[in-house]
Amino acid sequence: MPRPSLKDQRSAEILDAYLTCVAQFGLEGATQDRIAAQAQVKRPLLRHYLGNRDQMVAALNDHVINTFNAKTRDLVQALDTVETPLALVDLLFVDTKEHDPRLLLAWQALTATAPEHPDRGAALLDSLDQFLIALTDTLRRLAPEATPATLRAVAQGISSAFVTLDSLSPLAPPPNWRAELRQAALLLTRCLEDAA
Amino acid sequence: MPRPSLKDQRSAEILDAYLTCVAQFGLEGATQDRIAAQAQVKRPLLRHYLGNRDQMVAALNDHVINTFNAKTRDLVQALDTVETPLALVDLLFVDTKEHDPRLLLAWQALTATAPEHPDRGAALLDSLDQFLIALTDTLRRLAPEATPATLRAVAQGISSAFVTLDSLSPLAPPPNWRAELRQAALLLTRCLEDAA
DNA sequence: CCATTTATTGTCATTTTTGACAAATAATGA
DNA sequence: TCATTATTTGTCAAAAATGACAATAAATGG
Repeated sequence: MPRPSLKDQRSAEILDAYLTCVAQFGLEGATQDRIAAQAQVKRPLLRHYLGNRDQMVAALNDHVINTFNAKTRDLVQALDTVETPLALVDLLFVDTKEHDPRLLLAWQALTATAPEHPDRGAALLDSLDQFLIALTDTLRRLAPEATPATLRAVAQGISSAFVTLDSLSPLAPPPNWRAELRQAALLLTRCLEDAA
Repeated sequence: MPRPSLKDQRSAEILDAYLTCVAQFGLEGATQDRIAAQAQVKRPLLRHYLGNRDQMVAALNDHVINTFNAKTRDLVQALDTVETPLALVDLLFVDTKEHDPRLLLAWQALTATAPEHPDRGAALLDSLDQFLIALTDTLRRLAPEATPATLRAVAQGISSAFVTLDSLSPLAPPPNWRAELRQAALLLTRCLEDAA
C-alpha cells in the first residue's frame, strides 16, 4: 500500500558517486555538493538516504569493504579454475576490465582515518587479509612443496604490486610500469617453482 | 639593518606540521587551524610564510618531492657501499629508523590531485622514477648478467613492497607483514642471481 | 636613539559546508 | 477517490574554513 521504496537502489547510486568523489578528491574533499552533483541528485537526498556526514563515511566504509570482499570472493572462484602461476598473474594484471581503481583509492583514503576509528581500521585490514589468504591458498595449491612462509611472502609481494598499480593510476604512469609490476609478480611465482 | 629573517626555518617548521596533518587527515582535511595548532603558531603566520591555500599546497608538493629526492640521493650513497642484495633489502626494510611514513602518505595524498594539476603529477611520478632508477642501478651492479627488463621488474617489485609498507602504517598491521614484504623483496633479488 | 625590515598577533568579511526541517510531488492499495 | 507512505525539492540557520588587512612587537644597522 505504500509507495515502493527505491532506498536500496538510490543508496547504491549515491554510494557509487561518493566513491568516485573520494577517489578523485580524497575523503575530506568529497563534499556533499560534489557527491550530489556526481550522483545528479539534490543535496538533501544524501541525508535522506545515508544520514549525516559521519553516517555517510561509515556507509562508505562498509560499502568499500563489502565490495572489496565480494571482489575477493569472485577472485577465489576464478582462481579455482587456474592451473598455472601465469594464469593467476594475468588474472590480476591483464584482465583489468573488471577492476576499478576507485575502490583501492577509497580504501587508502579511509585507511588514513584508521587511527581515529580503530573499528574501521580493523575491518579494512581484515579485508586486505582476506585477499592475501585467497592468494596464498591458490599459490599453495599450485606449489604444494613451498613452505608456508614463502607462500605468504609471495602473496604479499603480488598483492603489493597489485595495489601499487591502482594507487598510481591518477599519475597516468607509462604503460610499461604495468608490465614491469606484472613481471615482478611473475618472478615471485617462479620462486615457488624453484622450491618445489 | 633589517631584522634577520627566519623565513627558511619557520617555513620548514610549518611545512613539517603541514606534512603531519596531511598524513593524518588527508590533503583536504589538513585545515589551516589544524596546521597552525600542530606547528604551535597562529593561523595568519601560515599565510605570511607560505601564502594562500593553493600556494601552500604547491609548497607542500615541492617539499615532499624535494625531501623524497633527497632521501633517494642518500639512499644512492648508502647503496654504493652495499655488496649484497641482502644488505640492500635490509637497508629498505629493517633500517627503518630513518624512514618516516608521513612522506609517502603525503605523496599519495598529493597523487590524488594529479588529474587536476598535471605538472604536480609529473613531478611526483618523476620522483618515484628516480627512486626506481637508483634501485635499478644498484641491482645492475650486483647482478651485471641480468637483463635490463628483469632488473626493472625486480626494482618495481621491491619499490611497491616498500611503498605498501608505509601506506599500511595507519592500520598498524601485524609485525610479520613487514617481515613478509621484506622476504618478498629478498626473493625478487634471488631471481637476479638465478639469471647470472 | 632612529629608521627599516621582519615577526607576530588580532580581527573582520566572505565563502564554503553542513545540519535540519518543512513542503510538495508521486505512487500504491484499499 | 482517498489515505498512506516514500521520494524529491526548497529553504534557512549554524558552523567551519579561508582571505585579507591592520596593528603591535622585536631586532638590526646606522
